[in-house]
Amino acid sequence: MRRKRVSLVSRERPAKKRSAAAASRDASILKAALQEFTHHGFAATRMEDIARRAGVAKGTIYLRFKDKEALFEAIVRKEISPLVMAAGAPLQPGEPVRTFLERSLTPLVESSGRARRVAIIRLVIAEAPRFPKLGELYFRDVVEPGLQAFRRLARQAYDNGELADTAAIKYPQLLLAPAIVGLLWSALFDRFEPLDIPAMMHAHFDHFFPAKTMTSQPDRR
Amino acid sequence: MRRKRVSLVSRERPAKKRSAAAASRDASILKAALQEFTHHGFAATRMEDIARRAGVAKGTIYLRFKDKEALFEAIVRKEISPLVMAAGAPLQPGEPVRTFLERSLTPLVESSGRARRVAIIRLVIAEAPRFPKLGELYFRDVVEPGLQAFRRLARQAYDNGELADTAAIKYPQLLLAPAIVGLLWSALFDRFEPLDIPAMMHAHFDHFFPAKTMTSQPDRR
Amino acid sequence: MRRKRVSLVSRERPAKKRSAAAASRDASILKAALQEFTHHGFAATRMEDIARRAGVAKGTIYLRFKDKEALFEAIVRKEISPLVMAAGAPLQPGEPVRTFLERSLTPLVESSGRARRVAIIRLVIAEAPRFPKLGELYFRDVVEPGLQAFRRLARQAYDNGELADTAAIKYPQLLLAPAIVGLLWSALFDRFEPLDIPAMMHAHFDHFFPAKTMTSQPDRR
Amino acid sequence: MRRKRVSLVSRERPAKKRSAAAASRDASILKAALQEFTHHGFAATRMEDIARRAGVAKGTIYLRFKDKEALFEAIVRKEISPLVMAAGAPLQPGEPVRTFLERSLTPLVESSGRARRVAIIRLVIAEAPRFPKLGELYFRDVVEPGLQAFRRLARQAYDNGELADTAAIKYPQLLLAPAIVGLLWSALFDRFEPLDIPAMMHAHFDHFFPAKTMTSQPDRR
DNA sequence: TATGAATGAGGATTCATTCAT
DNA sequence: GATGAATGAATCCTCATTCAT
Repeated sequence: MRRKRVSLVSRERPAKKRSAAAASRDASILKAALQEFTHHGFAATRMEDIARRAGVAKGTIYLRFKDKEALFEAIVRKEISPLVMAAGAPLQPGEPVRTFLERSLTPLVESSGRARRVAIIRLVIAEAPRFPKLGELYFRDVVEPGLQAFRRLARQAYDNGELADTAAIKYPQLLLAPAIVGLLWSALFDRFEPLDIPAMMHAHFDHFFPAKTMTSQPDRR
Repeated sequence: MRRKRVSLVSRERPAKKRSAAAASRDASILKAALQEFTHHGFAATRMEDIARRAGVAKGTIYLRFKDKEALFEAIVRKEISPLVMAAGAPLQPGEPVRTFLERSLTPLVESSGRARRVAIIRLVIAEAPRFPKLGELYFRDVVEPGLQAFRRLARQAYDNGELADTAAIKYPQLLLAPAIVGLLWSALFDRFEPLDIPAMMHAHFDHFFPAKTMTSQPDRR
Repeated sequence: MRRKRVSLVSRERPAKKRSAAAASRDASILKAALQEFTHHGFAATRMEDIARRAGVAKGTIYLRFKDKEALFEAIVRKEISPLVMAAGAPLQPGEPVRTFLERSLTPLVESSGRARRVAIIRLVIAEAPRFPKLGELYFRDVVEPGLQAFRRLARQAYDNGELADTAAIKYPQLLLAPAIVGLLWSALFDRFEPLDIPAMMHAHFDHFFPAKTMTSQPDRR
Repeated sequence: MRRKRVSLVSRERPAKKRSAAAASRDASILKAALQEFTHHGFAATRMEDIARRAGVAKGTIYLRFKDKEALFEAIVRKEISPLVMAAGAPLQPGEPVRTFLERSLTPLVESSGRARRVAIIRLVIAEAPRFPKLGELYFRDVVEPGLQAFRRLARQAYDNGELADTAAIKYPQLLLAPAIVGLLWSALFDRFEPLDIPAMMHAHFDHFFPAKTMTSQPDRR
């Protein structure tokens, strides 16, 4: 009964030594942990539940992660990378900033990885004060670079006339605020009243970015 | 952390005739509990710490609240009321909606009760999935009424020409998004980079509310 | 089923507030712990076994002692005191030192508290290297004072002619060695070959203390 | 610490034909195990630490020894043999018993193997009650033969006039007591107060062996 | 009513032992 | 044979809850 759940996996690539099986094991632990932490929060999550969900024994987790906290941090780190990369994605040549924003933000709030994204955000909001490291990590690796990226975009938009003022340069958070609120809404209140996040964001940008049809952009100096 | 995850069904003990002393005791328990729950979250908060902070014995808490969950629910209920009332405050006759919004939202994000407000919001974000009743309660008593109030305001603003489109009627969340993001920012990242929330909200409204006639907004520079 | 085993005790002296019951509880915990530690050593002793033997719940032990180590140290401290006092007991006026030695050492190796005494000695021998504090404590509170006491006795015996040389002043350990070896023997090998410790000590002292009947004690200067 | 307390019944695996490499591997495992058991005692010693110290994998130990207990027993057996042999060394023709005693006991308490010797003694004292077989083994293979050897010596000494009484015949333990106490002292208290064991033993024998005739002990100064 | 000592179920972590490679 | 990743029973310690005083 020992190897039962593992046997499907442990043969996968004998060529790559342990690494293939080990990586897959790591991944399933991290995935299971994310789910459990998301459902129950850090303190109320039981290592045993993570292990069961990952299909490994309790002790196995401790082979990879020093303790519950290290596992928690590893999850956040892992989920963070894609965000950072998304934020730094390059503007297509000739593409309006607004188009780029909608194009790159929409996937963040759409189905596929949305739940996972909200999960991380909720975890950070919930646990950051208890784990200062976590807040620091998230700020340094996600928030700060993201903010800079959006500020850069705002500056471009201002320079090419898409934006009429410097608000988004001073407060890049404004560009994202509806997306964030939308994500949180979806996690908390969708069952009571669903929200069309992309549509809301679109409306938001309508206020931000004055209509292009006007030939004259009069008062810029 | 201990007792399995259970749904938020328990109620505060029915109050009969409480002396003033008893009421004050209740208040200090609730205050202490709010602080502890805020710092540590539901699961990681210890009843003993609440008791010590409230200056009562552990057993005393159980005279008033059936268990930890009942206490948690009582706190949320108590903190929710002021929010509801704020959201429903009346528009001064002749006052522009934008002015009203800034006048009524600014205090929410300013020092005095800000920390407490964020605390509750963070608690809801963190614990709602574990306590479905909590999410429901918060939606029914805070979010839904608040949303309706803002939608009403948006309609008035649209009717009287302050707003050029119906975005805020369809998505009243847009009016609040910067305030919410600002509050969360202040709790998580102020130590790394402070944020002037009222100024950000002001900039946000600048996009929402097109300047009507120049003459009618005399003093903006 | 809760209070069952306790009820016999918890009424004892309502006059003395908690102290009587609490002291008795402390005592039974310490007694149980000594027995368990003695049988199994520090590492192999289970807190649950101590609790069961003491007739209390696991958690109760932690109300009095920070952790297993603190409990262990408390035991040693408690058992140490009588030894120290015994070592410092006064010489009766006119009593020969040898008589005093046999009179005061014999009870240490005789039935009543012998097992307990060996238990402590064995624990110290076994665990001291792992708990430097323990060795220090035992040396400072038991060994060093005891050594001084025996050295003082040896000096008296030398001064009044009972001892012919200064060996016991330089090495007071010699006076005790047979008692210690006897105690250890009794714990380890009595079941194979019993040993009459007092008789052995008597023989030992016969070599130490030259017969008194000789009128001349020739060569002392 | 893990597996319940069990009696010391398991045997070392029957050796068939072992290569030199295998024998050396065995030796390094036993050596490493002795060190670890000595430092931490049986229960607190980790198989992994033994393996690391021996430079083999955890699983390798189990190829040679059924389990932790078998390994423990093998160590004791291995360390016991030299002691037995030492005890049985022959008296030089014409050599006084006292001379022989000091000559053969001194190396036991002197530097080279002292630490290892004390280690074994401490282990026996600490673990014998938990491993009755260990006590039996040690008594049968070390204590009992040693005792007989010393008794034989004592009888010789009595017969040839070196000893004036039969105490050492009845209690051969007396001959060894200072050596044993000295060894234990060195392990526990040397850091507080060093002890010259050979000198102490010498003083001890001075009481045991009355100077016969001055002329017959020419060379003592 | 208030207290806080006592309870004991619960959960994090360790480590002897196994077994697929 | 040798390895070391995986297992899961065992054990320390915590803390929500109870109840005698």
